Amino acid sequence: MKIKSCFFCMTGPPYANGDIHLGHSVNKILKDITIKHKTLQGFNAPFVPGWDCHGLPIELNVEKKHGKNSELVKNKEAFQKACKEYAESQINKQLNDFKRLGVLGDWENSYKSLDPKFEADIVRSLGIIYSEGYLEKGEKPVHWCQESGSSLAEAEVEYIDKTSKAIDVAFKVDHVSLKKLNDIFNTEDTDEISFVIWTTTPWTIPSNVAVCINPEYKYSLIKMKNKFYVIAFEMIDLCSKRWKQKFDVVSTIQGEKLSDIELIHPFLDRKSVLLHADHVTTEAGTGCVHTAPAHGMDDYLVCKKNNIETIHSLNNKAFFKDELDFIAGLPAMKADPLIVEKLQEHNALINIEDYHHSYPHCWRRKTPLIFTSTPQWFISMKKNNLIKDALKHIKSVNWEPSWGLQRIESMLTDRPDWCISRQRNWGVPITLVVHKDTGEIHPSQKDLFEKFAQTIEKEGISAWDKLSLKDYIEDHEEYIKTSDSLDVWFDSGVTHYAVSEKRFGNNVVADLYLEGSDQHRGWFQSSLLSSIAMNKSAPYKTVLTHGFVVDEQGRKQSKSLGNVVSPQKVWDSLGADILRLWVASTDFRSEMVASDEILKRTSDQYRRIRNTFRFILGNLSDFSDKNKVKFEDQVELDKWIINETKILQKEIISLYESYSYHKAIQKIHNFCVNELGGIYLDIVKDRLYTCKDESLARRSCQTSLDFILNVLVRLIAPILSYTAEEIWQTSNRLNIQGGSVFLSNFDTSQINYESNINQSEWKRIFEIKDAVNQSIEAMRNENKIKGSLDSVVDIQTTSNDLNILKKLGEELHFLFISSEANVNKAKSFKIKVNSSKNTKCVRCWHRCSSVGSSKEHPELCNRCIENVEKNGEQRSFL
RNA sequence: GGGCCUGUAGCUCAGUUUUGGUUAGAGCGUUCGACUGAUAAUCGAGAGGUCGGAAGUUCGAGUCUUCCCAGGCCCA
Repeated sequence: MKIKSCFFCMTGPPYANGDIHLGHSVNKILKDITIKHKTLQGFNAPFVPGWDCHGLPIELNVEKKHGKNSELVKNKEAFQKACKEYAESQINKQLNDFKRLGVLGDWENSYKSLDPKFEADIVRSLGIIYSEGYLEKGEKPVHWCQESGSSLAEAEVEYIDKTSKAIDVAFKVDHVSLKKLNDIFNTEDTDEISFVIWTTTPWTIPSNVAVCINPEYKYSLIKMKNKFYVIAFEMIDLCSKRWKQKFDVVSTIQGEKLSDIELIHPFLDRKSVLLHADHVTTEAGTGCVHTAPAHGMDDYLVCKKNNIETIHSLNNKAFFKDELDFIAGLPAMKADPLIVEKLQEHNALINIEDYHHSYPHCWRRKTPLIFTSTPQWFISMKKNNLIKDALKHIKSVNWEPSWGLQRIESMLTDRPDWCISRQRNWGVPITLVVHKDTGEIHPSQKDLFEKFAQTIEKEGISAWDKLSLKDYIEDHEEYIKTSDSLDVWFDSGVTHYAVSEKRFGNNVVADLYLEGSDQHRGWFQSSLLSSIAMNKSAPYKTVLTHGFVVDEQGRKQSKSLGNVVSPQKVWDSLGADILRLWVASTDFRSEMVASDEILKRTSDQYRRIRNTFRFILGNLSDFSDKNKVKFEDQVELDKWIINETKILQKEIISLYESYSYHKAIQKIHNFCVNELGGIYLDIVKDRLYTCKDESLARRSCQTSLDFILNVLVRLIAPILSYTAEEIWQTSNRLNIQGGSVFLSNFDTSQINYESNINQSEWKRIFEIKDAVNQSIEAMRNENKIKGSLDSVVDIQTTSNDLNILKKLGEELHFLFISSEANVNKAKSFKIKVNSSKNTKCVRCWHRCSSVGSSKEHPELCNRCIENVEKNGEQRSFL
């Protein structure tokens, strides 16, 4: 038995929430076409579907279902159980819909990130990444609800109008920098200059460590009440208005020049450095931005980039620390008035006013949130050169389309460390054991990952909260378990380990990852980074991306625009194969347009292909293997179409191979229309209907039809799966070969094409047929004839054409489907069509002078009498 | 606002890179006609395009350059 080589397409898990939409369908169908094509090519191409099951959206749905403040939501274990049940119900729904698309896969053994086995493998993956030294402790600002003492995700934040105190605060320039600044502004020596910042959160001033300016703006030195200040040139009018002050502009320079300058905190004994940042805008404020990395994402990122340490004024419950005596113990916002007072005392407050804005609030309690940094776990991009290795490895991956490389490259280049911590309940726990005082990770953490994994594999993720450290370590009293859960991107990111490697063996690298182009930031990246960290190699050989579904105006589909095409509706009304055909006939590399008209056109295209099969099947009803005619004995036209079909197959396989499905199906369709409908099937009807059943003329034709059927049914199978399988089951010519078209392979064996009419001669013959068609049409328009069989065709042409056409001899008229055809030598090409004077034979519909010459068959021509009464006519060419 | 991508007949797509070069092609739809032995089919013929817009390079631009417009994905 032939050992099949393997083609493995790893599938990204859809999120287990909601009905599948057209985008899901596109993705699954594209994968299915690929896999079926590979299967027909003889590969072992398994498909393991899977689902992404943890994460916030499911939590939110369960909370909504049971009530945000319900007992179930408060009890973590019960909540996790409810989330699991919810996810499973969603999976069942989606699974049925995916099957309805005609997708072949191991649906019984799909992977789910909520399976304890999978969850344990996620823990193991993190264990490997930790062992390889990529894990790092850090911190990051998050939305924090002071009342509940917990962090909130973006989706749990509600923006509500609020009135805050907006203050303008002066930050004095340090005396060392002062001289420099005077030089920069080219001014007389001044003894004091301040940068002015504007903020709506006075309570964050104690955490200030920097002031940011935008190097692309101009900055001005202004003089106000004999004091000097720096603000952005563009903000002068606004500030003047806000502060209700007139001031002089002393000097203006490009922001870029302002570097290596240190400021002094208005009331704390601390430096504040001047930084360049492009998040600084001129929408509001002064063009100089107060920067507290503990309380702003931009602030945090810019400080991280400049290696400036975060200073925390708040403790881990978000109350002010004791060292700030005047506000010690206060919750963040309560400190606002005291801080304003303090600023006034230090002559640092330039202005204060009420400011109305939309502000984040807790969606449960409707109270204002603060933004504050909390400890988090990261996968470091720099440590161990993870990002460098990733950038190196992506170069040897085949990106399709090719710009995918550039895209992921630029995204990787400026990506921050991967924050894998989430303060959530429905997710795989970060099973770290840290020292209760120092926060140091336990020395035997490497081994603990595997031990915890084994427990979770038996009992699920809830085990983490229940397990007691004394069962795992000796010095358990000194240590605590961390409570963060893992970013869900980590779950799906490690499918190369939890699925590929676990099911198909070590060192399996997927041949293909095929997802929407948004995954350059998502799954392609999370998979790449975790795989590099774990295996030092990329998890894929080829990455193929498809675009998003849009409406006929090119707009994205959205409920509010009302332009959503539902896949359920399409398969209910038109059938799943129409949906598959739409996917296949659209160039998926850019946006994919779906609309009623397009689906209608798709159905038209489908019907032509289906009717072609219907005709072929109908004419093979009395045909079996014993009737097959040897290739060398076949009528020339029948040899020609076999050759054409072979050529088509080769082209289509190559188009499938390069994922050019839209070109493949277009070519198949054109073949049905042109080569088959317009030429072969039309010409061959005469033989099929009028020659003797058992005659070589008819059997030769059926042999070709049988060949076409076998090739075409396989060529359409990856795309029109339902139709191909229906054809296979219906046709006795096919179902004797095996249980399903998907268990068959392409026949790529060569034929020895020998003929006395070569390909270029055939090409010329059909060009002449086109010309004759036009002449016949002209006669029709003059009402001289009706059908083509009413005509007599006379061709005058040069010797070259003459030699070709003469080869067809007496059979030439079958080419034109005319009653007679003659060809004569002349200096130029000319076609004359006349109306036949002869009587129509009722059997073959040709007009022939022999009709009426027989007494037994007064309505038949001689040819038909031969076919009815005698041995049957001989046909060699057409 | 930034990065990447897309824009050719009513619709789906060729043609654009390696190589700028006759009148920009195909199928569907549409119009007209034929057939009634693929018939909720099939055959034949016709109409339909300032190649998103503008400028430039060139003897010559759908193709190269710049800018603009519309839209998509990912960020801010």
